[in-house]
Amino acid sequence: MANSKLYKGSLNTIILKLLDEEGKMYGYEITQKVKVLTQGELNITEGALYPALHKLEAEGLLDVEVAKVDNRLRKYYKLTEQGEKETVNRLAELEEFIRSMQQLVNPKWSIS
Amino acid sequence: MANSKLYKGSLNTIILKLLDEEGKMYGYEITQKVKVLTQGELNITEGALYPALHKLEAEGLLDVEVAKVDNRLRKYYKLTEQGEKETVNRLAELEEFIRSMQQLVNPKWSIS
DNA sequence: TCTTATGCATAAGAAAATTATGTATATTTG
DNA sequence: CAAATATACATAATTTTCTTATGCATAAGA
Repeated sequence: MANSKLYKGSLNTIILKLLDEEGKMYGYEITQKVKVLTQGELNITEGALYPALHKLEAEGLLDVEVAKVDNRLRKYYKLTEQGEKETVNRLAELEEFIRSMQQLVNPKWSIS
Repeated sequence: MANSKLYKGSLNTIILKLLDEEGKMYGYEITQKVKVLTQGELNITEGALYPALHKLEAEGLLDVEVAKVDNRLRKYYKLTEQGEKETVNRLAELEEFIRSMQQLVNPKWSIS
């Protein structure tokens, strides 16, 4: 994740959440979606993304389906049943983390 | 940071912010303060904390002052002038990161 | 035609944690 | 009073997760 450097560990949760919303996505699509959603703040590098996708697949959280579009390869990923359950957990953890950070660094903020 | 596992990279910012608030703190005090503030959510491990403090000191962001209390050693850390400036930057980055995460995983949230 | 965009992948290295130790003193508890 | 827990520091080995660099290949745009 270039340009942000900090705050590792959130990439997996981001991937899971996007797949939960979109149904299925391919790698390159994820990088572009994140760029748009964060107004260019977060740039997922390929060196981070593809290994992360492979690992999530190996863990049984993602299924992959290969497609050929315009003579180019695409690997569509979608959540498995287990992946959907895990997404709920990870999002809860993330929300909890954000609350903790807010309590630590800026008690004035609040989630509403 | 045990029990949260995720979201590495925020420890330095947490340290800087706490020192900015408290004026000066020693390592063990920081671990306890974080535990209380986050209701036990974030547990800073010693293996993470002490190297981080040493590095921030080496970078010129912290000054250290050794004290002996009840025959036990304490190393009090406080922000240098440069450290105070850097704290402002890091907190801004962290806030930006949190906003990005919210846009990604839960657009319903907002910081107010 | 050359550059940029699309699309995947992996290897080398760095950064930042966890886990496991180690040392030492003070306090609490059974 | 002995043993466990709390206080207080430190570092080494390992793991996780990223960046950077590279590689291959096709499509589109300047």
